[in-house]
Amino acid sequence: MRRYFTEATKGQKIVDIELHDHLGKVFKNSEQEYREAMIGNSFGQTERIGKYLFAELTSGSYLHLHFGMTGNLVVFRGEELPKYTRFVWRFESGDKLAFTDLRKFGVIELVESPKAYQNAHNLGEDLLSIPPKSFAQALANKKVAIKTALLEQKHFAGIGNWIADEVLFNCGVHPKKPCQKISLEKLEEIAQDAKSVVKAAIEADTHYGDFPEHFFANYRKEGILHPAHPKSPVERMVVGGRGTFIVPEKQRL
DNA sequence: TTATATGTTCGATA
DNA sequence: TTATCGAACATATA
Repeated sequence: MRRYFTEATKGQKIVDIELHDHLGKVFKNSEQEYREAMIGNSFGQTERIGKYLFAELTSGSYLHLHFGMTGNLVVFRGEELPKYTRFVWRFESGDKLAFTDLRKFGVIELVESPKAYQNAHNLGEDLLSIPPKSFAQALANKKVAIKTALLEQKHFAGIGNWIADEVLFNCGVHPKKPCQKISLEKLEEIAQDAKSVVKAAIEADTHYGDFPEHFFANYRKEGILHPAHPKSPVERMVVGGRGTFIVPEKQRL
């Protein structure tokens, strides 16, 4: 998303914006505020902290984007809006960029700076930059289920629902296992694995169809048989309010 | 009709 | 006070 946004906005002067979410909570600012911050300006550096994207504006402030579960970016030129368009940037070149979001869990918001946002929202540092030892230390002695802890964005940011399942499968850890019952060594292993999963997913542009064949995400469905575990069909449960898939034979409590 | 889905927040409860 | 839990949000699809 960051790469797409950066590519789409590079050197582009914003001449107009459109809001298309009448009641939604996608917008955190008034149309007036968006206009003042963006029109006549362009985007500079972009920064990502986990699932939170920040783009610097030449006006000095930052635009923060979060894609929720169904948010997306679409470059287009014609008159017809992409489906579920919530926000449009129109550039001097004639290019347009749409923020689409079916479920409207996404966020488009003007903020002072990524740092300020991170502090105000108790957001951890990005998963890819946290040392595995710090990762392990952050979870050690917690009573919560490991999966729930992985999904919190305050210790380190970037792990979402399918990635948590992917990592716990790889490491052979049951998602309901309390953090405090997992050794520091194992937690470090989880950290390492999480990083490599995120890197591989980014390599594939986080496009499901392009994930490596061996990814557990490809078998993340109740009753499916993972090739390495032909006798232990994938089981579904709920952990931390989220659908969770495991191979029982490999992930025991 | 019911359950589920790449996520976060907020009020209630422990 | 702090940690944890669960509902809520909005919409489509199976």
